[in-house]
Amino acid sequence: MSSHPLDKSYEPHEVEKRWYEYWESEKLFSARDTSDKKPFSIVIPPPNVTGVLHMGHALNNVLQDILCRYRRLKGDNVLWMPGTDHAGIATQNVVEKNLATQGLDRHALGREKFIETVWQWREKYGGAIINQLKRLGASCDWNRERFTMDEGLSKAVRRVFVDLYHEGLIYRGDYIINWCSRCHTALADLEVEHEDHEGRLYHIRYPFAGGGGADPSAGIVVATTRPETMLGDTAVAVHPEDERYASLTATSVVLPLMDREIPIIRDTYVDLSFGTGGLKVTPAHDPNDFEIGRRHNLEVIKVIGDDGKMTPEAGRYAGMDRFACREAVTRDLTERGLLIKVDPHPHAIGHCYRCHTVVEPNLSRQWFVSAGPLAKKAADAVRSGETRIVPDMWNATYFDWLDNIRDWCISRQIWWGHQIPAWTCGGCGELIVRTDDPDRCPKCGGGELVQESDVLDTWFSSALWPFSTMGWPDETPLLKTFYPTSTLVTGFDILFFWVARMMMMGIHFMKEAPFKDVYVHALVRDEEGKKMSKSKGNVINPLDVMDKYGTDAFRFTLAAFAAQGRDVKMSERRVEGYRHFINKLWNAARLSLMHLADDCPRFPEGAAAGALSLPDRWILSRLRQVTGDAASALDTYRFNDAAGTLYQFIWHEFCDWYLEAIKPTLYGQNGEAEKEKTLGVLWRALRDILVLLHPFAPFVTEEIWHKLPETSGSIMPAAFPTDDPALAPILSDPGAEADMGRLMAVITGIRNIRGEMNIAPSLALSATIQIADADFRALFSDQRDLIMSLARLSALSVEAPGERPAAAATAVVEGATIFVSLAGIIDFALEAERLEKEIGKIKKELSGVSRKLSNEDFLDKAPEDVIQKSRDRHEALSEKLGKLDVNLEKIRALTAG
RNA sequence: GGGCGGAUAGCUCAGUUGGGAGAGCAUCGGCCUUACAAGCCGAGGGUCACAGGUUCAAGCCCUGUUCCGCCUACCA
Repeated sequence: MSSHPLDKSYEPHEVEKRWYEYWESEKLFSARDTSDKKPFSIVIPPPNVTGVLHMGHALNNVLQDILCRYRRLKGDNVLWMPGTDHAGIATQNVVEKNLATQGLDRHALGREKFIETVWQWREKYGGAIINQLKRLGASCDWNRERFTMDEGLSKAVRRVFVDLYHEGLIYRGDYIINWCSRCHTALADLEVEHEDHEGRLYHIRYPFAGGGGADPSAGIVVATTRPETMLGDTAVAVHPEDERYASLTATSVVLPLMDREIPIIRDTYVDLSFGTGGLKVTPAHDPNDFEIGRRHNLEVIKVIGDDGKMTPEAGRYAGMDRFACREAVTRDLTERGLLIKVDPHPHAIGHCYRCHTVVEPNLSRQWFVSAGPLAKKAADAVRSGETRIVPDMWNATYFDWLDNIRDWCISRQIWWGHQIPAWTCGGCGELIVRTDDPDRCPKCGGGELVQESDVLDTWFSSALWPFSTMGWPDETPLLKTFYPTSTLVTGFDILFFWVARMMMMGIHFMKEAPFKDVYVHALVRDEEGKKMSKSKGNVINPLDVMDKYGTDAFRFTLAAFAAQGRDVKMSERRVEGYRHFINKLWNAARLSLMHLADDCPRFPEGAAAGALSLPDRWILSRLRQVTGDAASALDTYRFNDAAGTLYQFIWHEFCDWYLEAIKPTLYGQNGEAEKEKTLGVLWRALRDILVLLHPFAPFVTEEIWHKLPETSGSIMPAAFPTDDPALAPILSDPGAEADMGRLMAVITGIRNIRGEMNIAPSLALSATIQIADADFRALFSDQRDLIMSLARLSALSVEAPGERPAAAATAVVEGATIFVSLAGIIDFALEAERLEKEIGKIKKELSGVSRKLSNEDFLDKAPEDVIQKSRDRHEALSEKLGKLDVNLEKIRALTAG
């Protein structure tokens, strides 16, 4: 027996730092550009460069890391492509806020200087999240780290923009877009968050033009939630079939407050059932009104400016804040008796997803991607199975969005981002779109070219991520090896923002969908299932959790709770539970390593399976089963199943039964030859356990791996248990599993008596097992030492049914009657009660089975094996009941006597 | 408005072709048994949201209802 090579408890911090540095310096995360090995690739969802690690990142990246580490163990050439996203609006906001503390703004700096400042900021703080990912254990190929503003990626962005433009899939035009007056930019529809709000519906009378103007009861009443927009109304619409207006002779009304005459038009868009059937039309500030305006050639008057204040077109309201103007307009209408009523009106209001300002639909000249044709192919790729979404309940959501997609507004009026590669000629007005900066106008030869000042939506560049990071538009070996990628792991919150758009761009430019599988995981919530947010104060910082419980425990917790389609509810108590598990593993290794010498035997070398002890054969068989279960769970993204299987096996089979069962052998009680064989199996079981657990708990497994004899180097490239011929097959052994099952049942039966009779473990008991079946009798006889040791017996007799031992508590298990002698200890009343309770349970079960077996339909229609199973069960229960009844009679007789 | 998900032990949740209701934590009882008290041994606890239906058989399949959560939407 060697000295203790392991400390009494696992201390993660030093271990984690040491091994992460080791993995990096040994280049164990590096992918090969070309290789004979099977490729496996994942591109990381690039975190915002402004970001700090939160629970969502932690879950997302731990799952990716589990897959990557698993595939490496399986021998694949693994590429996990890391990087960050320049997050245009978010980053610009952060840097601007920073400038504001110095009393500066970006306009004071100018565009060039401002961009320089952002780059400096990125140099200084952009690495934070990368380092945090490393603390998680993320095994990304860091030498390939990319940034969406890198030169290479910028080149890809330009190329895509120019190609799409020339294919007619990108265009510029004047449309209603979502405008954030705080960020001072247009937003895509997706970037608007709708929130239900208890608003008001204002009913306003627009008097008829001409004579009717003086009569306050004449006119058309319209309803609106945004009365200030009326200043820009250029028509009032009614439905052509609306009977209320069938006899209407007036052709125009006077727009109140502006005293402008506007036409009454008829359009089928108007909903007959809503309000009075009169609709005010504001083409500059509502997408539907814009369409109506086009149909009827209406004037377009923009009354709300890009700064959120009323424009000169708003007359005397010019310069007012839009919300102040709403109040003013309401007041003025009331004074004139034109505000008929104000009803409460719950409706959704759009907010900017970056700063939460109320978004204004506004007319603006912007660039758009014509999404329809791209979206169709993206949907088809999933319909055809080229790309599989897991779990597939997300298919419907994905299709719904793509099938109803609208054009994508991609221009942003900010400075941080990819400036649009379009130039306007000052001489002839020609629009030039090309990848290289032009110096002359190709049409008129003029040199006065002004580049479009807008930048592209950040998601435009991240849509290219799966191929731009691999060197596209160049045809690199990396692309050839790893595109399309194997799996994308992502949260459902960016299914549209990112996944769908990568599908669109990937298919268009690479002719193949970028992923074979898309695994969509849930959100991490707090203990009560609420979304974590700073304002709620329920945020759990992953870094704190790792500090407190260790990274492995944290990772295991995430994996164990990552059931498909269900949110992960995180609480520190759960992590604490899994820290116990990590410590359990540590101590199992500690015990093992006390006995495994440097030159220890290694199963399967030098030991024939047939000669092994029952516990050895059993644990090997279970190991084989568990290896298969864990692998198939990971192959199908059932992370929680894989984690649960390993947890259950390691703790409750390997530790609770196997290690306890082999202790006598390890201490030499069964001779040197037995010990050698068992050491070999123990070595193998521990080795395989470490490998199986490594994707989930990389640090502790690496640490133990290096203490385990007969291993070399890192565990990372170790062979997965089933994959190395040199490790030879571990065979499934149903006989050993069945026999061990019987032994465990008998031992539990004895322990049960001990527990329920409140007998201290230190008091060794004497027991008798009576069983008619000769094979079982032989089994229990052969394993007498094992039973005695695990049930803490001082004597055990195995015999055919016969004389009943006196003063004994009894249990009936596996057809055997167990008598635990309790001479001088037994409380007959307690024992009778115990047996009665047991009998009650059996009777209840038995009556259920009996009812089934007396049902003729069941016997008639159920499959034979199911019927047989019920019959067997009925027989076993009846037999058990009979024996228990006899025992109870005896006890009662003794009590009476 | 449309769509999706959930409702199973006190709590958090598993339950993959329909065939004896499970785990972890918590609770209770007994243990410092020389790997681990971050532990060991044992116990109690559930009309599987509600109502119907299909079936010999339903937590699981179908219909409806209620209550949560989320996504999506140009109805003023």
